[in-house]
Amino acid sequence: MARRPTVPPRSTPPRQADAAQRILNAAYRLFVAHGYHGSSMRRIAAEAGIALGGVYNHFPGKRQLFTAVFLEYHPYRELIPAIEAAGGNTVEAAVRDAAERLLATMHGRPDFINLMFIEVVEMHGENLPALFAVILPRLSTAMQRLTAAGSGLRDLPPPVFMRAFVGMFFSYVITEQMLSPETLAAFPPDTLERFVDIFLHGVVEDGKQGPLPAAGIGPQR
Amino acid sequence: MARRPTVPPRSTPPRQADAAQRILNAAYRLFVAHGYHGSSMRRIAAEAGIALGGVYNHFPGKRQLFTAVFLEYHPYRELIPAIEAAGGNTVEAAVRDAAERLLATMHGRPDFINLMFIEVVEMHGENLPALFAVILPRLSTAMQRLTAAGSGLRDLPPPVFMRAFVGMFFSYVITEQMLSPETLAAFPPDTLERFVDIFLHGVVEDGKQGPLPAAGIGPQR
DNA sequence: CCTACCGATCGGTAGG
DNA sequence: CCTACCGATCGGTAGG
Repeated sequence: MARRPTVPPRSTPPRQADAAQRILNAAYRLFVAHGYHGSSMRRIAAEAGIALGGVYNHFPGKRQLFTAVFLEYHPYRELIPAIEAAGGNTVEAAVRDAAERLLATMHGRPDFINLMFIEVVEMHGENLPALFAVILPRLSTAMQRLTAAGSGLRDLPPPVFMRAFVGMFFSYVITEQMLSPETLAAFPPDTLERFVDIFLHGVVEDGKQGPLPAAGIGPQR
Repeated sequence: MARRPTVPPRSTPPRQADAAQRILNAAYRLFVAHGYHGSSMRRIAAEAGIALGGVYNHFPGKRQLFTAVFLEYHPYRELIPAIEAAGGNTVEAAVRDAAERLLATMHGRPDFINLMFIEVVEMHGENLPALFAVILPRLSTAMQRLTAAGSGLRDLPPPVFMRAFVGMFFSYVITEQMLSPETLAAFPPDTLERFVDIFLHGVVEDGKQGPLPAAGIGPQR
């Protein structure tokens, strides 16, 4: 019964972090390593330092546990601020800055891709609407601010611009994760900058491009 | 013992297709629907119309069965020819034609993405080197032919050009699969053409681009 | 190619 | 929050 002055009174002494947090973290690590069906509740409980039955005091079932992991560990919480923090005197500079910041953020979360894959394949995308409902409005606002920094942009629907930028970035990240080190050695170290450059200016030399697909021209049903 | 003239003599009458083929097909359908750990050998056997034990006469184990499915059902067998069949009078036209042909091919195989996801997450990418060893040389040759159709291309390392083109295309396909119909309604019907157009000419208006990141400028270690 | 079986493990719950 | 248990199912194999 010795007094421990610096410890605030608690009804139950918490071991390390909150049990729910430890479960979430263990589940996250196992899910991204082995997938949803490849991770058992028993193993998750063990890695969280808790008995199997105890997990069900915090989460009603395995599916709900994954949903919680997906929404709490999805890196959009870091990626959106990265875009919001980007800026520059021209649209070009702002786009380049955003890509750099996104890459730096993603390099701390290489397992994010796995989280998305599990969601799409094993959960059949049931959590995607909830995720995009949070992401898309914020992303849209951030992109608008980024591209409003100057004129000089071709006339594109903002959703298309946004989707193309996000696609360009993630296609770089995903291929970087999938290709072997030997294959990646064939790429220059500034490949991301070149991706951004293609996004900004294209692969065709200036003044050489053919007719733009204006409205009324081309396949149109 | 009635004579059946049109049936060639066989030691064992094959029910429908070859048993190995039926197993492969059942495994493919189940894997892409529920993932690797979410598909049992029992269920695969049942869907193939065979007893569990019979599967092991054709495949030594579950992992090897997935490997066989992955390599035999991967749509690169259709995607590469689609690129090889593309052409045009200018690089622009050839790139547009390739994208169109790829999209038409992919629309017949919407589950291909799942196959790749399972490979990356649940199989830890162990079959990727074998796959890329087959794909990359053929893809490289096809892209070279495509871009040799005319000049007018900016000076880019061919692997970067190839990776950016493939990334542009698949980022379109994957987002098309992940976004909800309501979200997709915000995009114009010619969004793929616009993706290709950004790939060709960029998002920045002509004559407005800033200094290109020439060698010697920018972060370089 | 099937039947019958192996030990192991699954998600989940009762009861305390 | 744990112990002990439920029925179901897992990948794989023996033996024919």
